[in-house]
Amino acid sequence: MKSMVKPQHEARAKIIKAMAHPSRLFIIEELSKHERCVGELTEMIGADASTVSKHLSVLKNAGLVADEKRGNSIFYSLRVPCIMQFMGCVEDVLSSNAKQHNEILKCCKK
Amino acid sequence: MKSMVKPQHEARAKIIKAMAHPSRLFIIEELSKHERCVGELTEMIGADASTVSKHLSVLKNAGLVADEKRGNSIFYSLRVPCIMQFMGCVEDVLSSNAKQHNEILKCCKK
DNA sequence: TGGCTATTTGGCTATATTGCCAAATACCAT
DNA sequence: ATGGTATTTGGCAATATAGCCAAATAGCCA
Repeated sequence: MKSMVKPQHEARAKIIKAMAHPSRLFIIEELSKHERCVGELTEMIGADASTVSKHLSVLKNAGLVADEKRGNSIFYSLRVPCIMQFMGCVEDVLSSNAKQHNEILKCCKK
Repeated sequence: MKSMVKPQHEARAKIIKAMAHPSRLFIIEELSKHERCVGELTEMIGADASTVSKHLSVLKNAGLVADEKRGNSIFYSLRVPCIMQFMGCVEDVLSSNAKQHNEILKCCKK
């Protein structure tokens, strides 16, 4: 049978891959509260400005953030607020993993 | 200032990274309907069985799927149904990107 | 204009991911 | 035990990603 992995899955994977980095998740979270310029995010993340700039361009390419030049700075904002709702689900996974991990420990101690 | 990218962001990124591949998204979608064994998924994806097995182990390591041996096969199932709700949000991003892309085309044609 | 600040780009190295093949393992049935 | 089916593991080559530095660019302001 021909592969059932469609262009749709590729497109979705690109979006999700853009989110799949600690600094980029931080940026998404931060922008969900506030718009921010590159300098502010760089300060908060504590990496080289060029690194942060590249993370932002990944997010922008994926269509997750928008940028707007104002005065001397470029302000980034989150284009898709629904992303943050997803974090609740990710936390569910994490706590479910932690629970399972504990059960394994308990079982071994016996 | 110290970095505000916390272990929490690393943990979340690991989960999200596990989702960030076309074949793995397909598997997640498929398992959200059905439990499936490796052979079935391999047939549907059309890649080497070892490749699919590795994708499944990525998903399992992230805590996204569970496996259960039954008879001669190992059946995988989705542990966290809320993931599928997120796909709606991803589709929003995609259609919003498409819309924006059209506007750019329209503007250039003028 | 010339200097300043903010941001991006290019180049490079280190590291991670992907996917195939071949081989190992697990386990069911004869 | 032996053969057969299902799945995983190890190894390898190709590709992609991350992060730093240095340099380029953009635009404000004196």
